[in-house]
Amino acid sequence: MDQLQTQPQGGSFVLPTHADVTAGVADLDPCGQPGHPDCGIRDVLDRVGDKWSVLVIVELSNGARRFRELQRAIDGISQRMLTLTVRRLERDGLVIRTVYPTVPAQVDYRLTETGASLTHLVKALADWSLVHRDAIAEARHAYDTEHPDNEIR
Amino acid sequence: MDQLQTQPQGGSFVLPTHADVTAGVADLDPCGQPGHPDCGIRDVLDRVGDKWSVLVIVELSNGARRFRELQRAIDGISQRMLTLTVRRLERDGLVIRTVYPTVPAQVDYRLTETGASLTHLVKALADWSLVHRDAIAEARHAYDTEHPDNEIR
DNA sequence: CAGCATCCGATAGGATACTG
DNA sequence: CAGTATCCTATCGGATGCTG
Repeated sequence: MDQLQTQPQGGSFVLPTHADVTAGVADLDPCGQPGHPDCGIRDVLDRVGDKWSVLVIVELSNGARRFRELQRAIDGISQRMLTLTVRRLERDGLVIRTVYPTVPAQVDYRLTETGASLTHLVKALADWSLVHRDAIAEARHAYDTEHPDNEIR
Repeated sequence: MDQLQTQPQGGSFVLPTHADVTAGVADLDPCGQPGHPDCGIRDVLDRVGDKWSVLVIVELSNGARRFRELQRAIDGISQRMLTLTVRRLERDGLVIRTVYPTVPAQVDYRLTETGASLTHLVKALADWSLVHRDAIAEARHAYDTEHPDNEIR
């Protein structure tokens, strides 16, 4: 649903003279063109990026959870969004949904192998957040002080 | 939980296999409650999560870029969104914006140290995407076949 | 319990036109 | 070139009510 490709290449590969400090990073260009929708990064980023997926994955990384357990664990998520989130994760093969024909119904969710492998990255992201949260907050404050009239949030 | 404090970006870089980046993270529960808004993860995730930030970071990881260069490199981004994205990144202290008083105006963007450190994770995410893209596409197709009436995208 | 359906406000984000 | 300013639509996401 995210198809907006217009042209294969726009002639952007100039300036390879990276005398910059980002030495450790190899050429981050897995598919020949960073911004190209079809390189597969967009798909994953969309999933990682949406508001709740990451938190669901995080919670499931600690073991299988039932619907209500997830909702209670993830503070602030509405039932609607939990349903949607968990459905999308299921569709992507990151989560397995199991329905037990009990009364009342009982459903639990657990990560697939693929989903579990994403946990590492998600947690790394969380770690990064923790490490840099202060710096970011500081930077924001400084920016806001310096640009009081700005409306960038 | 508090290691990973300093990124090993002095030359060597964790390979695509993204081994134990999260060695110290056993339970991802940085502030007592995963979904809590105040734990700081949300902020960063929102930034990583939005549609364009990651791609901008990716592009800048290859070196400083001017506005138009960025826009050309990131296929599909509108000038409005590029402006907003790059402003937010600047505000967060991930990107530095430099204006040269030439005519016409010339502005370039480059990653800060903090921004560059994020590149590692983004790279890992990109690698993950590439590794699992087929599996995900397959899972989606299977799901859609099995649930033809479903409207989850 | 585990949803689905519906309404609705908020916001992300594209298109276009104009400016220094 | 590097934006700003509008307008407008699609989607996000919360609240509520109903069902098996």
